[in-house]
Amino acid sequence: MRISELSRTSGVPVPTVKFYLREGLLPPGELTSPNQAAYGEAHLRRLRLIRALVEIGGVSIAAVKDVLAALDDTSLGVHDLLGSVQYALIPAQPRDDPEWREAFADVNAFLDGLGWRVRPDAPARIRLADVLHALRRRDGEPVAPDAVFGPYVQVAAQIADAEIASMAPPGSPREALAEQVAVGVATSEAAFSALRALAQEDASARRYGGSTLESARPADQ
Amino acid sequence: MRISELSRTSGVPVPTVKFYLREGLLPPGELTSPNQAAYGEAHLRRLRLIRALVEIGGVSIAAVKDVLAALDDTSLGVHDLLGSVQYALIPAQPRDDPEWREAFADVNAFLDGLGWRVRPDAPARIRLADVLHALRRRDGEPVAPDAVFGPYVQVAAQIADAEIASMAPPGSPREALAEQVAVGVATSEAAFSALRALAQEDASARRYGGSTLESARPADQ
DNA sequence: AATTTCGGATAGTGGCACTATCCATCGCTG
DNA sequence: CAGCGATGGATAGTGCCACTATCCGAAATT
Repeated sequence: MRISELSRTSGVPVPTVKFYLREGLLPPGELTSPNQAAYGEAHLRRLRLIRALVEIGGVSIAAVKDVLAALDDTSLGVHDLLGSVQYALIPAQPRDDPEWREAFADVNAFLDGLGWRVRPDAPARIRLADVLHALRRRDGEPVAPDAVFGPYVQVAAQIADAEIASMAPPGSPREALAEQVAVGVATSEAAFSALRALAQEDASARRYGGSTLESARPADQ
Repeated sequence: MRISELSRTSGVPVPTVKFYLREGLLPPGELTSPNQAAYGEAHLRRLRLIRALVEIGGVSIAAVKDVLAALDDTSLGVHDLLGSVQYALIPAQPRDDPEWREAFADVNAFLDGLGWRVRPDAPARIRLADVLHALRRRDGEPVAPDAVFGPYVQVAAQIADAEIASMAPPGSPREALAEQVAVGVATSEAAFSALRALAQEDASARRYGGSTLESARPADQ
């Protein structure tokens, strides 16, 4: 298959495919002549994976590159692969602010208390510190991590367990697992977050009595 | 307080404060002379709110403007306010692709079955359709909404109920509620998503036996 | 033979969130 | 009350990102 067919089948414009080739997200096609190349099923699958990560997961091109590198690195176990996808999905960088450092320390202490096996450099720690820091700036001062995060811990663990359990068992062939993990992490995040928003809207409608506007419910048959 | 103090207290650079003033995210300070203005506590609070939405929620400046407009519109009830924050947090636009439309229709049917009171134009519906569409492109064809989203419904509802219940009761003064809702929606999303990632990492470590790399756990005391 | 398409390279675009520079006051300091 | 840094307001520029457009000479198709 040539580039135009690859483009047509995947729905990605030709210039964008070329861009991905340049960036190394897609391996080059097999050259049949100095200026003619053939692409296969593998290219198509990878292209779809890239789009899923970018469109569903909101992953940056640079981060997609990291994920793909992890995918291709057969020395990585499934656990590391999952980590690399997560880290790509959660861009975060620590700050210098002393107040932030305190929030970060509190978050880490809180997580230690949970006994979870989580890398010390997990970006999600940083995100939690951001949240705690922001809340503290607003509400005078106290705000313990436990008060903010506590209610979520059980539920998060429950969901995460179910998600991991739904993946192929440890012995499965790596190829089958790898992409499933990459797509799974990105999509489950998006799916749950959207469902949660909808459930919140429903709960809010029940508690606060729905919209006060006519125009806000234009076609609510 | 003048602009430099506003900047120092909030940690936002002066040029950025000026930018927000230009964009109408911050109301102008009270002019004490043709080129001298005074800012108050309200400006500081609003500035912090803007930063929380931008940094924690990842909301765009344009969307922040919408949220602030909803906040200032006293004719809006709490429910509508919550909606406007959510809609700002979830940028989404429908597509033309017929396959996508089918996924969208399936999502809507699925949601109808749940009986949730959700606006027909809720962007979260679009996000769900994106997810379903992406999954269908990957896995041959079937993929029912119920299979993908079903496991999350109960949990999402449970979390959302708890979050809404933790907010001030319907009769509370609007001012107190408004910002709480805006910040709450943005931060709880970030917090839960980060916790879920960590729980996933922990579950994956337990199931897949942790990292296969030395370097992946450099300081895992 | 004529037209289309190709791969590859280089350069350009549009959006976004700031950031820098100017300039004529302002107002506190010495 | 002179000097000097800060202020408000306006205009323009920056850096990043994810593409997108154009060009070219060489296939491939018609």
